[in-house]
Amino acid sequence: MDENTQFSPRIVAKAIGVSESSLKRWCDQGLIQTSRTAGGHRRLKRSEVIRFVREQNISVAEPEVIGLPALTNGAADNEEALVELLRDALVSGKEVVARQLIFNLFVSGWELYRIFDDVIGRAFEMIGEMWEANQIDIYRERYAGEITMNVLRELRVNLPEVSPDAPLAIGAGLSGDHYSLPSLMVEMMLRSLGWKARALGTNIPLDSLHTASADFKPRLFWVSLSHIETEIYSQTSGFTQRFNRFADTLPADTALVLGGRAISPELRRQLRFTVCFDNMKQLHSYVVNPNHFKVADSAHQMDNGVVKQSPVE
Amino acid sequence: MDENTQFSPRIVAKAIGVSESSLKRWCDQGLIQTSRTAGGHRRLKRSEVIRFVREQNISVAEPEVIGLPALTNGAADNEEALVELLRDALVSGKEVVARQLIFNLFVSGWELYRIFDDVIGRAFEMIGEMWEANQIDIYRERYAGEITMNVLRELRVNLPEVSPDAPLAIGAGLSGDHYSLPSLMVEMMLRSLGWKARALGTNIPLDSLHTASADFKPRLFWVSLSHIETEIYSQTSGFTQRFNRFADTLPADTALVLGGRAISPELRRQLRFTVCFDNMKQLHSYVVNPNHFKVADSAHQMDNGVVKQSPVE
DNA sequence: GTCGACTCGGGTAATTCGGGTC
DNA sequence: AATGTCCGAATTACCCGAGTCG
Repeated sequence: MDENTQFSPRIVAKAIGVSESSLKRWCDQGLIQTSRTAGGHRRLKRSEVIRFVREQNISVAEPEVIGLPALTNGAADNEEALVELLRDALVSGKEVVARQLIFNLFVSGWELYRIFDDVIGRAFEMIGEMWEANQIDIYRERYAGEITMNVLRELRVNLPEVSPDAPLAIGAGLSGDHYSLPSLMVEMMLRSLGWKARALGTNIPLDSLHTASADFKPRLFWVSLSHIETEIYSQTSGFTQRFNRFADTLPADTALVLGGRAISPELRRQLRFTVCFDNMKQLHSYVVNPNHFKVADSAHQMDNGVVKQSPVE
Repeated sequence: MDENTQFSPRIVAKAIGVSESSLKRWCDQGLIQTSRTAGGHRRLKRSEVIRFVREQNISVAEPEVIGLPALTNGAADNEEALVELLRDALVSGKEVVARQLIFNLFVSGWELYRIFDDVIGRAFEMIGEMWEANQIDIYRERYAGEITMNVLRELRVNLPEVSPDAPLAIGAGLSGDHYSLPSLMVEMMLRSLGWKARALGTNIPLDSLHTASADFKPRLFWVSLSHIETEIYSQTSGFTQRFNRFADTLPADTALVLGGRAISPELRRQLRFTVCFDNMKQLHSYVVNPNHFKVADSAHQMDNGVVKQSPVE
């Protein structure tokens, strides 16, 4: 958050939503203090930019948060600092700051899986640790999740539209799982990769997922397993058995994709699926190049006795 | 796009179908909050435009030019037809239609409590009945909820900004309650009435709500009770007892507002609160005129032995 | 030193300003 | 009283060949 970090006119113009020429004109008029490189390129100090926008726009939210995508570029050499900024924004309930940070990454061209894994995911790891260490109250963690949902759902609106004939993916969280953040992330990632993706929601029983599959006939069906409410499933027909029955009844051309922190190594061995991912990057890789992934995971696939067709040609 | 995008008078004039001069005059009269570029050109925020058209009962001819959902299909001449349109859009997963319907109501000047109670609420009542009658699968109901959350969170960013010194309200859903729609609605309603309102999330234990109250010192604290997980609370120190202990430790100038379908008449008699509401309209009335409400509910208040100060002067 | 991406400066088209009038 | 149209001057947006940055 160095106040003296410098920005090029293009970056600042984009950040405050004016054309580059207008900004340059204002610089030349002396409205914004500008320094020059040896070759004559303008450089604008952050503090000057902030002063300028406040002067012309009365309602600016938080002084430290001016929409400067370059903020992230400047801090990109230190990704750790970025994560800490987000963590602090989330635990202190500063939704504006969190939105700015995440949006800036997005407009800077970060792939969604990196934003999810390396920034949001890590921030929440830290928040979880803070809670375990009794440094913060549990409502702070919940509130952080709420803010993240808000921001991501706003970001979702800004994803490029997908063509109507794009392949369809649907997904959901199972009964007892009320954690909708993972499914939202998967939906957004798939959408950014050109899929028609829809998260159906959380707390949905397996039987209903079966119906959903029949109704939508998706090429990809993801299931998020953040928490498995064991008491729902009797011992005789336990979770594994019922899940595998669901997996077996899926059409052969529907990829069943599994993820979530509730998947223990043991559970992973027992469940049947096309692919199971521990983080968004793996899912990204799989969707971008399912064949490559199939090879890498083939031993596992054969263990499970299930090899489904790839969902993408 | 994001809420910080600004529009020129020409664009806005085209959107709401008036001449550019009229719009400029309205800006100069202070009817629409306007910022200026360095060169003196007016720039209008979307939330301000929406607030203006809502207040003046202006019909938006071309919503899409300021990034609002286009009004395509046909209008429901009566409220009943409208609810059915929304219900059908929700059960068939047509998020675009649902967004269009709800946004149109909002820009047409409907109060949020009416949208929530009379349209969204009734649509979900119908959806619930359809599910009970086995006409639709449960995932349809969940998906409908997901879509509604999406739309409302988009609507949320278009609410007018509240002043920094507005009274603060926070609220949450209790442990075992994972239903975040009610809290989102309350948050939006309070915000539209000029409060700084923040939903902290769901599934938060009472002890943590106590901490939150101490941290934020809100003038109003709402608690959503959609579902009470009875097994969490042992018999000896049951839910009622623990809740009332929480209520008693709240500062006297914090209004405790209760709502949610899990509040049975019996529970209502036993719990202590400032006010308890069955629908959004009641909450709206209370916030707009808490004194009037206090009188109406005074008998009840005395039953509970609790009369708190009103949160609004 | 090469190279892709960015910026410079200036010219031009499009938009907006404020005011006067219908 | 309020809205819509017109106008010269000013502002902003877009474009592009040459030069700079990293």
